[in-house]
Formats: sequence, C-alpha cells, structure tokens
Amino acid sequence: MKIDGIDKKIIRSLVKDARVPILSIARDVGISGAAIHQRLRKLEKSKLIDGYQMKINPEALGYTTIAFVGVFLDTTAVLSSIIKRLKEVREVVECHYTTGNFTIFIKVLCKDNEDLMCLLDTKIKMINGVTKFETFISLNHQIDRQVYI
Amino acid sequence: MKIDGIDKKIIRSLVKDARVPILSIARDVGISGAAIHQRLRKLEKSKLIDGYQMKINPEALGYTTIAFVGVFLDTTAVLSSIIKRLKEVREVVECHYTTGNFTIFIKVLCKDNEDLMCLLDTKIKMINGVTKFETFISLNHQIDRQVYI
DNA sequence: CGTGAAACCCCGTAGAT
DNA sequence: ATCTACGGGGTTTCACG
Repeated sequence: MKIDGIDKKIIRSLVKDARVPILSIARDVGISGAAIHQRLRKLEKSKLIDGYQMKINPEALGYTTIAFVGVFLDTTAVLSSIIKRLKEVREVVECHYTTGNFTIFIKVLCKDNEDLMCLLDTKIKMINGVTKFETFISLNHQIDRQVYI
Repeated sequence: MKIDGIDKKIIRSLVKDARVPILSIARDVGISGAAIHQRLRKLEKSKLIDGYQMKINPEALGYTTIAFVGVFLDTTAVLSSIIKRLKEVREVVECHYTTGNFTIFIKVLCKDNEDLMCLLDTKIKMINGVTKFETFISLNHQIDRQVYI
C-alpha cells in the first residue's frame, strides 16, 4: 500500500477528528472535496482504514480500574472456546495469545479494584483450563495512540 | 453521569461508525435531529465522549508485530523522564505504570520481529533507569473493543 | 489524479411547545 | 427535552481534462 503526503494529511486529520468535514480537509490540503473523497474511497478499499469510531471515556462511566491479566492455561484448554467465554465477559476489552510465560494476555476495564477482584474470582478463574493468573493493575497511563503515520 | 436508552443508541451508532449522519441516527431512534444534536452536546460536555477517531489498520502499513513489554526500572529512574523518552519512540502506543512485577508496561507496534528486537536493543534498553524487561509477543488477537454500553 | 457543477442531504441554531 | 423551519454548507456523483 502506497500513500503520499496528501493521503497522510487526510489520515492525520481524520485520526484527530473523524467528524471533520471533507471540505475542510480539502481547504487545508488545497485540492477539491471530490478529490479527497476519491482518495478516501481508495484508502477504505485498501483496508488501511478500519473504520471511524467515537471514543468513549470509561472514567465518565465509573470505570476507573484498568488491569492486564496474564493467564496460564493447561493443555486441556481449547483456545477457541476460551476466547468465546472471554468475549462474553464485558470487562475484557483485549485478548492476545502471546509468547512468554503466559498463554494469553487480557486487558480488562472495571469500576474499581473490588469489581476487578470479583471479576477474576467469579468469571476468569471459573473458565475451564485456566490454571492461574497474574494481575497488573494500571495505576496510571500516559500514552495511548495509534500507529504513526 | 446518567444516560438513558436514547443516549445509548446514539453512542452505539457513533462507536460503530463515527461518520454516520446525525439525521440518520435521528431516523433510527425516532426523534428529531435537533434533539440528537442537543444530547450529543451534553454527552460531549460530560466528558463521556473523548473524541472521534479514524481507526488505522497497522497491518496495511506493514506493522505485523504487536508486543507487550514489562519493564523493570531501578530506583534512580524518574518516571516522568522515562515517559518523555518513551513518547519519542513511535512504536510505543501504550504505556502504563503498574502494580506487580514490572514497573511499567508498554505496548509496541513493529513491522516484524526483527524490528522489535532492534527497538528493544537500541531504544528501550538504552533508556536510563531501565534495568531489564520481559517481552510478550502477541501471536494472535481476538478481542479489541471499548467499554460496554 | 484532478476539476467544477448539480443534486441531494446534513448541520446548527432559532424560536415555539 | 422535544419539535419544525431555515440558511448555510457538506457529500456524492458526474462528465471531462
């Protein structure tokens, strides 16, 4: 996938604010709205653009605890069914199958630490195949961005 | 912050597609565009809405390696200056100060495993105060979503 | 890959209920 | 908190360079 400087400007505008009018990008870049539109169609077709999302601030909903959980699975565990169970747990927002000590690595969003404890105790450790886990609570996060363009 | 069923419908529409016209949401929900507009302004003021972002697919740019790195810092390390250094490293997309074994926990996006090795060897371990680290490469990820509404 | 124009649609606000 | 109405502006498609 080849992108030029104009594409970068379009992408940077929309990464910053996905609702910015195309015509306003067009004025910034110095080409017509129709041209921006055409480039966007191409970028969307190329799969470089994965969609446009409103970003929700979890804290405003009372979700103040972010944690990472490294989960150990035993050999009886079937990965696909573990994932299926984890998808049903709403607090789980990311799930990775990783190299290293853990089998899978998840990111969870909870209202508070007690909620997190309850989640681990009643929803995670109950999943068949989960033998143990290690929890890392995020006390603070300072970087949260996308791939650099 | 209190949100009702209409707010939820608005939020869900915009989380799925941030560029959907407000009037199209209005038709789905069954109230006027002006009402949706007013609710959105309130949601934005309440800090529940953190912005609207185009989502980029890193793979389309050749970034095929996702990894988590648990970093150990010694007591001489000043957190704020570590963060400052990490912000300059473009591959670092998340950074958390955590409880548990590690001092900080970062998420990185690299073109491939060799790139990751190079990143760790030339940019992470060079940072003053970093004593050691542990790398977890994501071989596969199946869940990537926002807080449930 | 770019343009401008046309047709259509949307946004934001005003003012009333 | 909702509505309708309106004016200015945005989106999309088209024929064409």
